[in-house]
Amino acid sequence: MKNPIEDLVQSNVASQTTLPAQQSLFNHGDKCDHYVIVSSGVVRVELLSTSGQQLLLYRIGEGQSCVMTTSCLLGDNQYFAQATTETPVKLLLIPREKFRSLLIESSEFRDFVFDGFSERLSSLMQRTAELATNTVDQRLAASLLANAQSQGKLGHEGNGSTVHLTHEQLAIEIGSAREVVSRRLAAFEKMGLIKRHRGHVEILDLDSLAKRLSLS
Amino acid sequence: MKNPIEDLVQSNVASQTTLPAQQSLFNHGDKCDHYVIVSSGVVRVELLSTSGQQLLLYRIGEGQSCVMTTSCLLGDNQYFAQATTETPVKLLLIPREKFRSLLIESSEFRDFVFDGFSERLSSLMQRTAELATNTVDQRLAASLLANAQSQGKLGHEGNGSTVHLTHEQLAIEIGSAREVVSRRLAAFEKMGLIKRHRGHVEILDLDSLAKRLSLS
DNA sequence: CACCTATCGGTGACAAAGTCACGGACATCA
DNA sequence: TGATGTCCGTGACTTTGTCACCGATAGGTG
Repeated sequence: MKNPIEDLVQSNVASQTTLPAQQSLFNHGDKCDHYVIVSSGVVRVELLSTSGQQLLLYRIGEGQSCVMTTSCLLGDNQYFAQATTETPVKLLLIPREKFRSLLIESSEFRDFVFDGFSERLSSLMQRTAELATNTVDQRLAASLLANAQSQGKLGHEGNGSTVHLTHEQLAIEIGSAREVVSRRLAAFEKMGLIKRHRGHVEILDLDSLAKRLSLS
Repeated sequence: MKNPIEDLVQSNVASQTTLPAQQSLFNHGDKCDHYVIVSSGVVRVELLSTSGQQLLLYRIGEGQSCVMTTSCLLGDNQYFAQATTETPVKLLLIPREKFRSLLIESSEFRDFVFDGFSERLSSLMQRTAELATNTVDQRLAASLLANAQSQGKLGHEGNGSTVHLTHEQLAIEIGSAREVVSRRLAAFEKMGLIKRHRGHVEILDLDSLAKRLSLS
């Protein structure tokens, strides 16, 4: 899918920026004056509660734009969450006025914006639904599977994988607490599904882990 | 705020319908082929989990449109929640093709759609945040206050009010379970904040109830 | 009125999840 | 070889959700 944004860069309508990892993009209460597209890297968007705990809303990956930014631009209000780069990131920025006029003039641009918007909104609600209805075990198993990177070492393993996340990170991922993740992982290990290590989790049995998604 | 939709009815672009209360508007998986505006009454939109429990996402009141409908129309995908009328409802409907062309042609219509969209999205995320970070007590107190209808009887009461909701309804409202609501209400009563009745809750002390929003 | 039935609410017992407060293990770097 | 920071394990406790069941009440209907 070729995106119409490339052309905009050529014609100097959109500007480019590069940011290092762990950099703040916007915070709760900030004014929103640019449409943002991530052209490489990953940005995470999370709510920060008054008590300081954070809840991951969604990630923005390559070629995607930010629902909240779009929403704020369209509705003319402020950010009510915060965004941080997880990796080094390249961004395309379009000033708000330009964004508005492009929306009207270019049907290509319009489609790009709305498709992305709608898709992100769906996945956001999807996530909400999962948080509200699935158990910690289910979400944890799902997260492990989603983040599993199969061991490249050729030759000697069937279905082993590794997840390079700390318990803390997994907890944020699934909207729970570190201690809970620790305990559930211990249980998973006792069942022979995984093996715990410092800083990463080794998956021993992908299939059985997948089964935990459905049952209880 | 005059909305541009009125004119559309005159010109037969939008059609009108009336529905009784407790009527289904759309279900998970339905195709979405009309832009919808509620011109009177209230519609509730909720997720239905596999296990049958429901989570209230938001309500659509007079003059408002439905985020999910807008999203589905723009992004061309299906509903992933269900909507039911809470009261008798009057609706304005605009067929999807007409909706798309109006978006392009009329800046007035565009502003109406996007403002509503953005506003609804904000409140949806707001709700998610509150569900995730506030305790049941806080949410319950907030819900009671939000639904309090001051006793119209002139003359003899200071700050009493009544909430005409069952425990079941309150539970859905705050994303909890009936039993929990029952117990917390019992606790509130013991503190002298409310008085329980069948089918409604009498608020005795609005101020103290409001205080429960902040502490613990 | 007497009865039936559906809804509403109360409660005990237990399970799941979150919170608090530690302490220990490991890695990195001066 | 400490010294520090991150990561993880765990006990104790609280909060919330779930299951099962029963009693109370309102609103019909014969």
